[in-house]
Amino acid sequence: MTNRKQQREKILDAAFEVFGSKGYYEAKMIDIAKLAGVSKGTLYLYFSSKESLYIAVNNRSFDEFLYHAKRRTDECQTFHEKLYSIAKHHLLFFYETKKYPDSFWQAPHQMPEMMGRLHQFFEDYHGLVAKLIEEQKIKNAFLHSKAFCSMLNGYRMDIVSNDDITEEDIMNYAEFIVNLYIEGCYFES
Amino acid sequence: MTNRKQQREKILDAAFEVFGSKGYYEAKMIDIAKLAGVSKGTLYLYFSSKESLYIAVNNRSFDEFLYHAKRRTDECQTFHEKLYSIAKHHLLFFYETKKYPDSFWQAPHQMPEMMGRLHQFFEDYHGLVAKLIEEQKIKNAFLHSKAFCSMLNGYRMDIVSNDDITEEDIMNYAEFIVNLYIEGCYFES
Amino acid sequence: MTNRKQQREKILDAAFEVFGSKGYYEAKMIDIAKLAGVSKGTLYLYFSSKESLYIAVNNRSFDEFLYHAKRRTDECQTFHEKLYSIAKHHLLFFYETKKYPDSFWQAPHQMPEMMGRLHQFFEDYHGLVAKLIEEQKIKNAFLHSKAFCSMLNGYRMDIVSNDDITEEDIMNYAEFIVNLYIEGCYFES
Amino acid sequence: MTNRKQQREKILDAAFEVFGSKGYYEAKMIDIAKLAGVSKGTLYLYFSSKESLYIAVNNRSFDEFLYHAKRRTDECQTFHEKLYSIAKHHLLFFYETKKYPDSFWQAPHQMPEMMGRLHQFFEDYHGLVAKLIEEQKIKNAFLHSKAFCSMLNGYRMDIVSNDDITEEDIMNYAEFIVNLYIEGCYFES
DNA sequence: TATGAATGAGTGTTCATTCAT
DNA sequence: CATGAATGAACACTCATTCAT
Repeated sequence: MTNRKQQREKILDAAFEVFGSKGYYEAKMIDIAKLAGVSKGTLYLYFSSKESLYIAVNNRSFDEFLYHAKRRTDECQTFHEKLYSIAKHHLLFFYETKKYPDSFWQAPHQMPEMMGRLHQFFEDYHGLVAKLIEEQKIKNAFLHSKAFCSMLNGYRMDIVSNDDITEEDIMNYAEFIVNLYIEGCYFES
Repeated sequence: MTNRKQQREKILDAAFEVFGSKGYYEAKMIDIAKLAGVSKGTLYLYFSSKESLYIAVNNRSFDEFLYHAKRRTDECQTFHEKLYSIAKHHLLFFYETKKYPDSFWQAPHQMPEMMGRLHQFFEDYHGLVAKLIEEQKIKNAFLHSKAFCSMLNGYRMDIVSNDDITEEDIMNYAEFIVNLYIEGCYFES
Repeated sequence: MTNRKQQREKILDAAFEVFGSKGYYEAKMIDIAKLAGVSKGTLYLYFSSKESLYIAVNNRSFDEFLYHAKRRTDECQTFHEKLYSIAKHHLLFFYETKKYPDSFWQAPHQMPEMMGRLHQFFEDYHGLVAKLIEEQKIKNAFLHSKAFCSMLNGYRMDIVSNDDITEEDIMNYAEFIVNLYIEGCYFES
Repeated sequence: MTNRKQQREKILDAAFEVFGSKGYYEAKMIDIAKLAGVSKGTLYLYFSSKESLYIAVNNRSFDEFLYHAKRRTDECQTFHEKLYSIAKHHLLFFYETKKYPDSFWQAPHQMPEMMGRLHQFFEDYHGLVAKLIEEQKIKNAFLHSKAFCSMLNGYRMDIVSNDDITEEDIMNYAEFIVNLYIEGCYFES
């Protein structure tokens, strides 16, 4: 029944919000239930434990993130454009989820399954970017990819904590990072 | 009494290990006490709460990190050397604390004081690096600084989870990132 | 409709197995439903609660047990034969239900109705045996009856937990107890 | 410190009462704590779980029961006297703990450690009685022992549920069972 | 009649913190 | 100063029961 799917999504949405804004440990199952408009027991009809719900939430986000990242780069032509689309997508994700600063990209180290999944996500994401870089005949594409993505990550704290940042600022950031990556630190001189 | 100072340090050392390896929430006060060789009650003679102990641990690490970062760059002459010293120091810190993967650089968002202190640390650290960059007449030095430091952060997961990485690999990473930052992605071609 | 009767029996059979092997508290309604091949809701169409299902299961077992006990003694002639048929029947019941070691003969004291029913069962059973004893002009037949039946009960744990026991061993046990009861402890000398 | 021992005993006493009157599953840790005059948390300073508390309670009872059973038979001379002392002790135990009808002699089958301990208790108890019987050159002393003890068990329900029973009745019961065991069913004729 | 999704009261257990010694 | 026994609030999870379909 499609209803079951909908219910599951409703719970995942609520869990995304609560986990995202409070972090795993401060998030309470009862809060997720209330936000989803269901009872505590219902949560356990769809997910076997708090941990597995957390993992499911993250998995969904990972998949979505990668799906859109890929789709958008595919629509671009030049190397610069492709990197720019990655950067925009990455930073906009932070921007759009700024209310949920604890949403993934980090995981309790005591949760092996989650850590594994997180690694895999980064592997996939970096692999995606590495492919673009390889096409430029650049060596060590994976190292490059990590460096590039990490620069993007570095702006998360700004985006999350600075209320004045606009979508336009995000675009400028993205442009800046792409240029810096391609041309090196003297590019604006 | 210097004894009091020593006791405090012993507790901070233990707390660093336990918080660092388990994360804030999985770390138990009793474990810290045991590792420090004192009783649970004693912890509260030196720190008013788990949270304040956590903050103290991080503060000490921040200060130490910044102190050494500054000292080492001061010993260097060229821009390249200075950046390299930052990179080495940063990555070696990850390398030397790989047993404590949860040690700071991230904080529970529900802990405002800690978040503030974390912001300040990054501000200070980025400021330090920004000064080096500014000396090169590069504009937006703070943005550059964030980008540079973020690239370094990006290798943390590798360093922490890959047991085969040697100190030599760390040096190569550092060299790589400095070159990438200065010359841009085509630097090896 | 006979179908309703059949369904009820199917549920009672399943409940006998589950209550018998797990005990009242560890038995779950969902397990009973699954084993009976019906839904959880259906259970409540036939029995108003877990407790009443439990009582129904026990009642059925009590009735069956007494019915056969009576039938078999009626077929015997001598006192010895009659006691032997009781003993065999009693021990064989333990033997045949050894997979369900929690099946009744004991009840949660917090379940007054069940306790009452259990008392009644013992009253009936002891009454049955007491009648045989009275025919021998033995005084205090009810006391005798309790003593005799209790000896049989005492072998339950052996029968349930010892996998090597055969049906032949059961017969020997029965014979032993009858002799002991009739002749006293020196009967084999 | 002796205080720790006292506290432990206080908790065991409370647990004996609560487990004994409600049974394992209906007994609540909070009730035990209240009766012991401590907090719920304190229970866990002395026993790691509800189950281990339950086992500890039973172990204490087993040990005490066996200790006194042995001591009393040792004081007797003749076979009849020894059996009588066993019977009195056994039935008086039921009489004195009639307020705690769920107190041991039975255990949740889902609790392997407890079941094992229960088996061992019976082994020990039957062994004790078997030794007395063996001294009479009676064969299969262990079988006899089980039969004898089981007869005693059989009066538990009467003792527990019949408020009119006096200590004198208990003595008569004991005498009756010993005679029945030694002389067989026709002993009063 | 039959289903099974939904409920929510109930409980064992943990652990930061306190305080009498 | 130092201890560690005691506290009790807090929370994940279970499961008998209900009821809309």
